[in-house]
Formats: sequence, structure tokens, C-alpha cells
Amino acid sequence: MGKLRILLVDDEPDILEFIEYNLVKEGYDVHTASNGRVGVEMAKKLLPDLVLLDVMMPEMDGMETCAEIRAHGPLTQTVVAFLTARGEDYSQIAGFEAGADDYILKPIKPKVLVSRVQALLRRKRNSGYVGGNYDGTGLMIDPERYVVMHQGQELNLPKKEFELLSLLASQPGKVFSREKILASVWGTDVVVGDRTIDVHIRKLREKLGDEYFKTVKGVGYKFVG
Amino acid sequence: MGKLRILLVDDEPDILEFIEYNLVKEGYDVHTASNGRVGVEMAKKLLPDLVLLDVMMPEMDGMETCAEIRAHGPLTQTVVAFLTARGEDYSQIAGFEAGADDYILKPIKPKVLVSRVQALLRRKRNSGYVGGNYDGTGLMIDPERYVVMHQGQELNLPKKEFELLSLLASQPGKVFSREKILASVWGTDVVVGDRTIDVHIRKLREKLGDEYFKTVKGVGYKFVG
DNA sequence: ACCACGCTTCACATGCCGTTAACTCCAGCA
DNA sequence: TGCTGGAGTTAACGGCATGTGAAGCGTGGT
Repeated sequence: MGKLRILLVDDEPDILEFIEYNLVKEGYDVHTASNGRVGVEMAKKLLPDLVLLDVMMPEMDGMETCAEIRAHGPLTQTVVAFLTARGEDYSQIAGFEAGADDYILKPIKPKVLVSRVQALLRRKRNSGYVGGNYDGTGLMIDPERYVVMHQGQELNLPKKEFELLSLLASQPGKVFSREKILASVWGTDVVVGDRTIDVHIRKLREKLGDEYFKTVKGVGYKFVG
Repeated sequence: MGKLRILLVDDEPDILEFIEYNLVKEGYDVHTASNGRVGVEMAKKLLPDLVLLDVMMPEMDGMETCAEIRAHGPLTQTVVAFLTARGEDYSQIAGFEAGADDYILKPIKPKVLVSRVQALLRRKRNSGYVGGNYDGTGLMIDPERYVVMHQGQELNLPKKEFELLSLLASQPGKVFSREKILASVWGTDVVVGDRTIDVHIRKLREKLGDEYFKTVKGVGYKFVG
């Protein structure tokens, strides 16, 4: 699981550079496009996790770009946010209707931008911080470092256990069927016995506590944060 | 379907009145509180769909209020958004970390406010489907998490009961024949005795209340929201 | 070569959940 | 009133999905 990819579309080079600088500094994989047309093409190839779109652009504006992105199947999981200048209130309205998930107000302040982006990506896939807080009671999964923080302890999990945990915790509360789990963690072509998943679940329960993993008989397992 | 309930918490009467006016006009069921403490109490009773929280409040600020709301089980489905004045940038950061779903910038413009609120509630509605209504007496079935919310309580139903409930509640008022129920929940090839459906219906009646399930003698059962 | 570790499998235990059977209840009908 | 058929109720049974401990098996490091 690599860095989170962000696609940035704006026609003003200064803004592109400014935002890119701040997001790269935070460890994101940032790509840029200077107009909507190119943006859509790049989005289709990159499959970014987040697209930041300037509303005001020549040739193809943010709304239109957003609509095209929304219309492309593989990008349904992508979060789209608008960059908009103060006073363009109607942009906000139309933007939400066009399927935007959020908008960020210009002029952009680095801290706000980063916080907003983090919140959006967290909302998309909770793979980052699970359990809601940093105060030790929760669970924090770091897919980049392959490390789990639990009650202030750094825990190194074996590959399969980590991937299983990541999957379940990516959408807390959601039930994953054994089928889905197998397909996602083991791959569709691998064949393993019935009890394999149970055993891994048990190991996670041993290491992290019983309360995190709920069995839904006949259906699958779910992670409860 | 009842009106969507919104709880508004702010210490400035002018703002309360202004926002309330605009939201009531849109058909929402708006309640107000003038400080965080009262807000939390009201939220627990009302189980609103959306809470709008001013960040700057005496006694108990928005962040704290949000944390308390987030900590209350029955309110997990509730969307929380902050109202914040321009320039309070750090509020935004802390706000997202405190579990807010969005924040709305002051000064508030009616159209933006309404658009924002609609977007938030739409996002909420997409997360689970409802058999019945939002007004607390209702029932919310979440197929993804395999749970049923009932009177603010999270209910875990066994597989067959859940599927039976899902089927009946998918079209409230419609009568499903025993034949159809068997075909849908049990499958066409499985053969079970006459009383099996009755028993499951009874279990649902025990857990959710008699009033939801109406028997139509000689025909089948129907769910009444 | 040995050990440690991670992944899988096996054999058995456990307990929930679905089903059934044997009733009772109720309404319609003659 | 008694008969009849459909539905409600209850408890008990037993299967099967899952839990569990231990034992294989391959691999990579020392």
C-alpha cells in the first residue's frame, strides 16, 4: 500500500506550486494538471485517492471536470474537493450538486489545507487512524510502515494478520464476508482451508483484544472501533 | 417519513434565530440550545439527524460538545458540523480531529447553509437504508453492518431474522406471501416446515415490537412502518 | 544444521441458531 | 357448540459454523 495519491488541478502555476509543496511535505504523492481536460485524463490513469479542483478554469471548469470524473467508473471511490475563492457562493451550491465531497476556501492556509485533506482522506478510508483518538485507547494503523500502535505500544504484526486487520479496520462496523476477505487478503486464485481465517482472527484477538472483532455468524467478521 | 431533525447550538440568540428561520423554511424540524451542556442533553433526547455546533461558546465549547456527542452510542449515526468564524483556522483542525463531519464558515449565507445541510444529510442517508422513518420511533436497517437501529438501540439479529426483516421492511405495507418469503430468504430448493416462518416472525416481534408485523391470514405478512 | 517464525491444516470442542414437533389459540362456519 | 384450518407459542433437539490448541511445513537467518 503506497502513498496516498492526490491530483491537483488548477490553471494558476503559483497556486499549483504552493499547494503541491505543502502536500508533498506531508508525504502525499502529488500530481498536477493545469486544466480540466488534462485533469480528467490524468485522473483516469492515476486513480488518485483525492482530487482537488479549482472551480474557475479556462476551457473546462471545475464543475464539468468533476462531473466527468464522477461519471468514470473506476473513480467512484475517489474524493473530489473544490478550491474556491471567497464570494463564489453559488459555486459551492452547484459544486455539491455536481457531486463534490467538500470545498476548500481560498486563500488557502497551509495548516487548514493539510487538515482538510487529511480529514477527507480519513473519511474515504479509515486506514489511517482507527479508534478515533490519539490518546492511547484507540488503535492506529500505519500502512506505510506496516506498524500498528495499540495502547501506546508499537506492535509488529505478520503480513497476513496485518492485511486482515487493515481490511477489516478500513471500514469499521462493516461486515466482511469470508469470501471478500479471502479475495482481498489471499487473492482469488489461492485456495486455503475453511479454518484459516478463523485462526488469523484469533491471533488478532489475542494480540489486540477480543472486543475489536465481532463475528457475524453465517456472514463474516467486522471490526468495531 | 418524518421531518429531518436538526439541533442547533450557539450562544448568540441572533444567529440561532437566523439559522433556525432558514432551516425551518426548508422543512426541517429545528431545535435550539444556547450552550454545549444543554446541547448534549437535548441531543441525547432528540437523536437529531444533524447537529450544528458553534465553536466559540462559553462554559463548554464546540469541540468538547462534539466529543461528548460522539461518545454517546445512540448518536453514532448523527452528523456533526461546526459553525466557525473566519480566521479560527486552528478550530478547523481540532474540529476534524474531534470527529466533526464538516464545518460551515461564518458569516453564514442562507443559500450556502441550506445547500451544505442538504449535502450532509444526503451523505448520511446514503449510508444506510431506512424502513420506517427517521423520527426515532422508526427502524433503520444497515445491511452493510448487519445491524438494526431501533429506538436508539443497536440490535444484532441472527442471519435469518435479519434477512426476513430486510425483505419485509424493503417494501413497507406490502404483503409478502409465505411462498415469496421462502423463495427469497430460504431459496427455492430448500424445504422447511410450515411453522418455520411463524417462529422467525415471532422472534422479530419479541425483539422489535408486535406493531411492526401484521399478519394477513391466508395471505402472508407485511411490515408496517 | 538448527532455530525461529509465519502460515496452514487437522482434530476436536463449543454453542448458537434454525428447525421441528406438539401444543394452544382464534375466527369462521354449519 | 363443535369442527376446521390457519396462525401463535414454547421448548427441545441437533447440525453446522466457528473457536481452539497443537502439530506440520516451508523459509530465511545465524
